[in-house]
Amino acid sequence: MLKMMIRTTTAATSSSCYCWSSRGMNCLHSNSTFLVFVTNYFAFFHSQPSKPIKSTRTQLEQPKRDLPKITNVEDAFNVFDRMLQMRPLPSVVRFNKILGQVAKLKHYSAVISLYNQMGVSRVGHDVCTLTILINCYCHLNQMGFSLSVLGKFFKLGLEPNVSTFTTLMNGFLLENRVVEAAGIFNKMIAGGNCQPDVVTFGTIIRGFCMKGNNRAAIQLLRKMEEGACKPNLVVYSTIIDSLCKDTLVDDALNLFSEMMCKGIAPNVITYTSLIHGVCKLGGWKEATRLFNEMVSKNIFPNVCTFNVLVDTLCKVGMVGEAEGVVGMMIERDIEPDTVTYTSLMDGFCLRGEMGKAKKIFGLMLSKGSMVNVVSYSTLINGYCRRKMMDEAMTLLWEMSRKGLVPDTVTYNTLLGGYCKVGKLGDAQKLFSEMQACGQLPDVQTYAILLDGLCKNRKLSTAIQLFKEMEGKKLDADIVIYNILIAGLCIAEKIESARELFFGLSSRGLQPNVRTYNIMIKGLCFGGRTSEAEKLLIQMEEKGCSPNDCTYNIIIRGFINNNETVRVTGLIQQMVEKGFSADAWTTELIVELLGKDKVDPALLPLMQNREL
DNA sequence: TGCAAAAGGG
Repeated sequence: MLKMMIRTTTAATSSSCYCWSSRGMNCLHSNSTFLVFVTNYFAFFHSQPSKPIKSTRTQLEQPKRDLPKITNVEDAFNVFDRMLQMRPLPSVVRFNKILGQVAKLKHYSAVISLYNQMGVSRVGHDVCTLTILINCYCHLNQMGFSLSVLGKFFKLGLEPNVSTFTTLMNGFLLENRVVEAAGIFNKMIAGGNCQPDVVTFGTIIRGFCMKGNNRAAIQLLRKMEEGACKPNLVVYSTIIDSLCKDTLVDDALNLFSEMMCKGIAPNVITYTSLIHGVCKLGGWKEATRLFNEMVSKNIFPNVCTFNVLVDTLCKVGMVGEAEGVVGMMIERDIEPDTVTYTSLMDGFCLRGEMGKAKKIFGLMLSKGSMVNVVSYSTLINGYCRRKMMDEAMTLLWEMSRKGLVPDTVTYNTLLGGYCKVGKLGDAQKLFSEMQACGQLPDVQTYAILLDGLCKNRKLSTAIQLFKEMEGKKLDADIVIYNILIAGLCIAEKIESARELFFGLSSRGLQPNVRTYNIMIKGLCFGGRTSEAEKLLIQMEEKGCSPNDCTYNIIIRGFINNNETVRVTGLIQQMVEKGFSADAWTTELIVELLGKDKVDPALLPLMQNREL
């Protein structure tokens, strides 16, 4: 009964989060409601004794130990040195504890050098030591070394256990190698002597989620619920987060209430995922409800929770309000971090306010270690959007001088900028440079370059680049094909575009709305309007609904081909589906009306009435 | 003593 009640409640509230679809005043109103709420929350927080939860927790978590707590690498090295000088040598367990703590601080290379010192001083090692070592190599993207440590187990006659295998699986996931991780998992299930535990399940479920395979993740969750190894908070939260990322917020909320019915209490991470999910869809009311709910349960929002709010406000253009939230964070001793400031900076960049963006960047620079590759890339992206390539390139040099390594994303941003301003030579030069610096181009890099080449009518270079990409075994996705098909259409090679389009399924790809729109536009451009109309029907049949772009494209296509007879019917169809003509199409239709070519009764149906 | 979950840039 309770389960049903909660489900109903969730359904009711989550459906309300879809009520904002008209993004006008309503949305703004909800935004301010939300801000009022955040302000109230701070007032509530203010009335509480200062950080009540935190202080109790530190007391509770203080473990009994004779070694000082390690908070930095230097401490670790000192304690380690002292331990190495003790006679008799402390047990391997005590060394493991230090290694584990340093690993928790994410100083993976430090762990490896400490491990090497153990070797020199002839401290033995056990399964746990080697598992920590594997984990460190995994996080350093050195799977090869991880696997050679595994070899060491066998040489020393040690038997890897669940943790070892789970660590290895996680290592594969860090390299996006879900298949290999699943291989280990399946072997464990089949093997019998080393059964997966809840962490192993959580790891492979995360792998499925990474690949966007929520179904497989949920299937495994159901298996766990039936079996002996019950899912815990992490397992549920992993799937909830993945559903939120895929904007399946309703499913996420359902799983969330299901989890609570099983007596598993959510934490700040679960709530942050959900708030992020609903914010992405503009569900301010729902975000407020969740925020309210978590605070009422004494689960306090942290920097990440607030960063979600700051980022969302920035993305909808409400940077002023976002700044307000940051102000409140500071007031409440929640220290804004690099992510907070980078989001704000991005918000200003999106509005083209580069002066303000630069000011925040200056603030971050003055705070020392706050600036990272992402913050540089964000500012670079801002300059690229404004076509200020010199400023963008200056930042690239500046970051390199500071020892920050520009990554693929940084280069992609700059390549996009050069393509936008039509400087394809500079783009190509930078493309070679990034590879010389060891940054591997990804599918998006190729998409950016191909798009730039096609739009600048350099089709043969584009095709050459596409072949290069295939040679690198990068899997071309539908985006790449959309660019190529559009490029062929621009070059008036409609026949080749058709061939590529109809060959998509044989490459295991499904055309999306954009693909259809591109192809329909190309066919109209080539005067093949009846074929375009056939495609319009076909896309619907194949479960890919046309959007307002589709109709605008095809209507314009018919008008431009002087085939005005079919236009009236198409406009009717468009209006019936709730779409409207854009400014360009409307102009053409009004022009036709002047020539008595379409039914004047359709005029009031056009949305842009000012024309 | 070791292994899994949250937020930012194209």
